[in-house]
Amino acid sequence: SDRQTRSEGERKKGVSDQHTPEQPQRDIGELLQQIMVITEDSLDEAQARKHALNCHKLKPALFSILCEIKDKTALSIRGVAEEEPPDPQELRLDNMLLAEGVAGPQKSRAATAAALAAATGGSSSDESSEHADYREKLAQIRMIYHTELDKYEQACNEFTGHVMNLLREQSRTRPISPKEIECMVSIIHRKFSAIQGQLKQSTCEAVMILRSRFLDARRKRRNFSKQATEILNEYFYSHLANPYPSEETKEELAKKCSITAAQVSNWFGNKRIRYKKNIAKFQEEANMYAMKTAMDATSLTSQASSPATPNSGGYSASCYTPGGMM
DNA sequence: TTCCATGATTATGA
DNA sequence: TCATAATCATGGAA
Repeated sequence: SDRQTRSEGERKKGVSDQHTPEQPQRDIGELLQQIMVITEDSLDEAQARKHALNCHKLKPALFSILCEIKDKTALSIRGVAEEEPPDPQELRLDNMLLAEGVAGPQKSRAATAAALAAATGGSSSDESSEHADYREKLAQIRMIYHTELDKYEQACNEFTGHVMNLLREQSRTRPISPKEIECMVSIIHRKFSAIQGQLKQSTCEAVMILRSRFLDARRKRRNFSKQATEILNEYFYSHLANPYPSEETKEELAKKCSITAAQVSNWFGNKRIRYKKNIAKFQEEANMYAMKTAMDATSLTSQASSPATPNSGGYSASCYTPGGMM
């Protein structure tokens, strides 16, 4: 009611002083002053004042002036909604988050384990506990990522809503086209997606750190079983002339030893170089396996008069003379 | 704790 | 791409 009387008074004053040349300027000044202090008012007061402003007789004039100013200063939309091509860096982050199972649908335990096994080349049996640890940490990262993402999304929607309301409201007192509102919305979305980009970046970093820690853990060496070493040594010393098992043989040996083919390759690589470096040291071992294989062969021939295994090309420890070491 | 054995990784070359 | 050589890092016996 106070405001009503005030605005009525103002109206009366405006009518009575209509002929004074300075009056319109003073009125506009007051009007602007009122706009400036609007934020200091309570919501109700602001609503009432807004109403008063909307009903003010000078409002249409002010509106057209603002339109004119806008036209003259060419404050129209600059570069609106020019669809930027997707940032390759962001695409990479997205792909990585998807591959790691952080973004997108939740990966099953088996899928995560399989992905890890593929990455490490290790068997899954004795690493299941480490996998569980990895999965747990990954799930934590996933949870934080989604919580933060939701938070940003919500904040973005809220903020966009506020701005749209504000602009719609303001469009009654100053010229704002719907396109401009749209433009503002897209600016806000861009800003928020930049923040989300940072979130993706830091999530990727967290995953990389987790992964590298896990991969480091695989350096925790476990000696092969005695039986496995025996099988590998048997093959090595019975093929000293050419201790290079084919891929097929590696697979076969890997199966027998319950290790991977890559581990078989490692083993043979290490064995060849170490044997070559110090043949004398391995002589005893070589003799032992030669004897063992010979005994196996004789027992086989006496049993079924069949030759040795297809793989055994005869054991001649003296035949392997790599690099002219002997 | 030290030292050697051993599985894994990396750099290099053919 | 594979083999070699050097090296790393850990296991385990002494």
